[in-house]
Amino acid sequence: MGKLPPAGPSLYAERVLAVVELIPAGKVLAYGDVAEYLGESSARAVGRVMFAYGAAVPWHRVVMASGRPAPPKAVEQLRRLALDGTPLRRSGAAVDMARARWDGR
DNA sequence: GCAATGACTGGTA
DNA sequence: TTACCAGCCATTG
Repeated sequence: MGKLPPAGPSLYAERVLAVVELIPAGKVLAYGDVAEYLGESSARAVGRVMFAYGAAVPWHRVVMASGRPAPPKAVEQLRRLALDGTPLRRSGAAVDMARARWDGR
């Protein structure tokens, strides 16, 4: 239906949140990957959206390109990733991007 | 319309 | 391995 855009999050934010919701358990995506998936190329903009509306989506499945979780929620995020069965590195402080990176399929 | 902000990224040391 | 720098872009005041 031709509904108007929501009052809260902007169109850009909604697209980012939509992609994050598509990430299956046990898989993760980097901020830059989310942007690329949308045809955009600004990881910072994605990070800003997560800071503002991340609470509405499985934000714990979005990590930095290095596989390390976001600073403010690193502990909480790492714990949720482990519960999802996400392959972590031996250090246990980061995600094994080589295996956990979602290919979008 | 401008300047500041932020959960980023890649390169260099 | 960690630490710092400059570039990047959407959102906000």
